[in-house]
Amino acid sequence: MIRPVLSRRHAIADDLRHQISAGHFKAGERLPSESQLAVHYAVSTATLRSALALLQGEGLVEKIHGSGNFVRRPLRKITYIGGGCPAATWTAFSAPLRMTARTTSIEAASHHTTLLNVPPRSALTEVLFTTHEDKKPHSLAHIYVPRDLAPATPRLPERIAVSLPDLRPPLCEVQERVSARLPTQEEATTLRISPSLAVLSVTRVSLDASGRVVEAALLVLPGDRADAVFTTRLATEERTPKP
Amino acid sequence: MIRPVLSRRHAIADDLRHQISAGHFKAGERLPSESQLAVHYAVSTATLRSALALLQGEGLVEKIHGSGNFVRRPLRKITYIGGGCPAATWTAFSAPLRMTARTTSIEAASHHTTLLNVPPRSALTEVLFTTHEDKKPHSLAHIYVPRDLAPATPRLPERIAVSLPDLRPPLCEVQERVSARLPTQEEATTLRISPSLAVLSVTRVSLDASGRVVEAALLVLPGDRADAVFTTRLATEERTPKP
DNA sequence: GAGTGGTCTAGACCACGAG
DNA sequence: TCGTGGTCTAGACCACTCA
Repeated sequence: MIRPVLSRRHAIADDLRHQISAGHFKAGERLPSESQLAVHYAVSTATLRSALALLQGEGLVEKIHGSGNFVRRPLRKITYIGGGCPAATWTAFSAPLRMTARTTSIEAASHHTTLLNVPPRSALTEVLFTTHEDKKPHSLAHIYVPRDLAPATPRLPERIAVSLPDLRPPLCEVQERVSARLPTQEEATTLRISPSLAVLSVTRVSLDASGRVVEAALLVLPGDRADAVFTTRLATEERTPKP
Repeated sequence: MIRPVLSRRHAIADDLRHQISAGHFKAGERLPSESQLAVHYAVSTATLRSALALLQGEGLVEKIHGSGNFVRRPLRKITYIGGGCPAATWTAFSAPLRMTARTTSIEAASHHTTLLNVPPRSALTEVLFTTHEDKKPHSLAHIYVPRDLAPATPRLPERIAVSLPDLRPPLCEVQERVSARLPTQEEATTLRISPSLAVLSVTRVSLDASGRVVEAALLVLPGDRADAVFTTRLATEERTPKP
């Protein structure tokens, strides 16, 4: 843990971090412009921008092109609850979130066939979810369901993810694959996050008792505000159960 | 998905990406120096470096200070198996990995007390794991166990994570919290990854039947080669009605 | 010591956002 | 239109690696 000399940009980032946490710059407030800050710290704009890039990566500062750099509001924590309980999955989000859904009918492309284990070009229903808090995007979800399992209504209610379990055979197994990566450019703009802010990517595949894939979900959660939690209760039947 | 004009650095990154995937630059090979590439693409070194930064973030290129930029070998995939089966957790790693462990005795600091639910300054055993493939670091793990549950031997065998379950009361519940973030500077240097490559951070807490925390593990896995998989089998006899 | 990447400068011009 | 951030230049000097 050796930090013998601090590079300029780290020193500046540290100073801004402290000023933010000390309240000299308040949440939602605009920082001085990059050129002003560059003058203040007596560095070039390029150096100052690389310092701000560090704070962006930490999710402390949000850049808006043409407007300025803003201190982010304290983040409302999102917790994704794993383990295949669809009702609980989203209720863990802190309450006043808006959710929008857009439903389209598609034919299975190659990555769908491997994910859902369906023939190529078979009929799928795709639902694109976005959750918002105060008009700010919070998370993204692509959900794919075989067409015969999804209601035929062209516009599904927003509660599709919750209502679906009632319409199909009971789920038997849920597999969730979690990875960390940087967002694609599309995801970064949709979620309004920095391209250097890591996202949590969850690929969830749900199987019914016959082993058929009844739903595949691709979720993208910004890493600065989202965790995924998986709780496993282990069968203790091998040992003598307690009274 | 609008990409009307490609910025220079994106165009250069795309070109290098294609050259790498086409085999013009082979795995493990050194790229031309940054100044040579800058001349070749007729851009300044700063612009060229920002192009390389994109490839680093994708894990395609590894920079080594003083040596050059290297095409990464195709990555051996690491899969972290969740769900609290400690034996399976690490056997899922592809075979020929070396694992080193360093054991120390510490007193619980504030973040340990909340994690392990133990009194401040209580005795803990800390194990620092690193896994290697060909001398290259692969993953990091900090494991904390209450001292009275860990064998008193000052130097534990490497198999501590596997052997521990046999020595203590059977596990009852495992909670795993997964998040995505950029690595700390320390993690980046230890894992020899770019500071802009996202890591998967897993905090695993294991409880025994009495609810006592018998182990807390903090795992750090590079996002370009590691996934975490959680498989849940749902009890089909129980159709939980929704509130 | 030669060559590499790491940091930084002092500008320039372009693209976006709001009034 | 004007101020903002986005991109880029053509250098400079420092730190690291390796022969």
